Amino acid sequence: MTENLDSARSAAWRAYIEASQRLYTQLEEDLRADSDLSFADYHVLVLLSETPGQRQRMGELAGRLVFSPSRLTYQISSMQRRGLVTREPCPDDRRGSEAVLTAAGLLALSEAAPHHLASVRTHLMDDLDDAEVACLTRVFDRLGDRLRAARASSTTHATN
Amino acid sequence: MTENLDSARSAAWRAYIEASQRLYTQLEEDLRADSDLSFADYHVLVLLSETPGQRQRMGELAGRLVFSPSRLTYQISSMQRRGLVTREPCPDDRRGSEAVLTAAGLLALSEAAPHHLASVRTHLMDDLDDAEVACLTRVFDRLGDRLRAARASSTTHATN
DNA sequence: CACCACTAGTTGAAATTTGAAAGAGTGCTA
DNA sequence: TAGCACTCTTTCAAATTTCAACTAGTGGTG
Repeated sequence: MTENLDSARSAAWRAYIEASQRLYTQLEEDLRADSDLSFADYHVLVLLSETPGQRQRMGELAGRLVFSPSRLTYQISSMQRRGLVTREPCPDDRRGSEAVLTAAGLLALSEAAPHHLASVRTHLMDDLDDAEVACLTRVFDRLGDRLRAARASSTTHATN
Repeated sequence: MTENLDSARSAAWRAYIEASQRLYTQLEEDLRADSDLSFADYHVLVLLSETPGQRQRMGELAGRLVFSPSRLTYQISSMQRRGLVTREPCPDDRRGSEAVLTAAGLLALSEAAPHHLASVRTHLMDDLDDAEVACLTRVFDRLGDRLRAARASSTTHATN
């Protein structure tokens, strides 16, 4: 439990940390360069565009984006100011509200998407062979599942 | 150039984005839970502890951490306030300064390290088999190299 | 119904991050 | 050696993010 990482894992960890940080930085920069959207903005737009009614509950959105509630509130307010989304009270639950994609938001997404996707391909995907893609998918799917589960259970019973 | 990502790559991308975000969040949380250090703090301490004289030029540090210069200034100031590092003028170049690890910083690192490494293992590494570790290393090493190079050349000649 | 513990989302203040200057110094070139 | 273009780091203000309340509302229970 106080063991080190073996050297292969340690190298993997370092490579991952640095490269993932650089990738994120690069994507943000590219996105900003040709679209007025941040990565978070883009991601919100994508998620909204994919649901029926192009709307999502705040909590749902926060969960998918891995954002804290207050961060999401800020994020949506900012997008609302810029006309990309609208906020509507949730019909079922009067505590809740939902973010709704506007026409302008959809337009912004459709304009940004090709650039952004090209950026993802250029910086990452084009360099990967199919086996590597499969490996990444497998690893990160599992990781996501595990972390999602961990968070859910720690929220639930608070093992402290 | 306006092509989509094929569906395998798209799935990989989504899995990666979500899981990497969750992982980062989880590691920060764990670190904070047993050490008063943020991930950035920890990373700075590691980098400093590895150089002879346990010191680094600001620029060098910023490069390795993938931090903007101003972010690094803030980061180091904060760590200086907490006694983890010291700032010293660079002997060779009077424009520069270097961050130097203090005894307290080293101690903080040594106390935090086992917990943090356990956290990395638990959340990520223990779940990976050797082939996956090798794959991640290969992919992210290449990615890091590529992005580092891209940034260097765009800074150099400004292709705009 | 009245109470209570819990959930959804927002708010406010403080901490951090960004982005555009500014301050200082370096080093080449004339 | 004066001038100039560039580099290293910091500073300042604005934008974002966190963290800890707080407001509303929900869903049992008695």
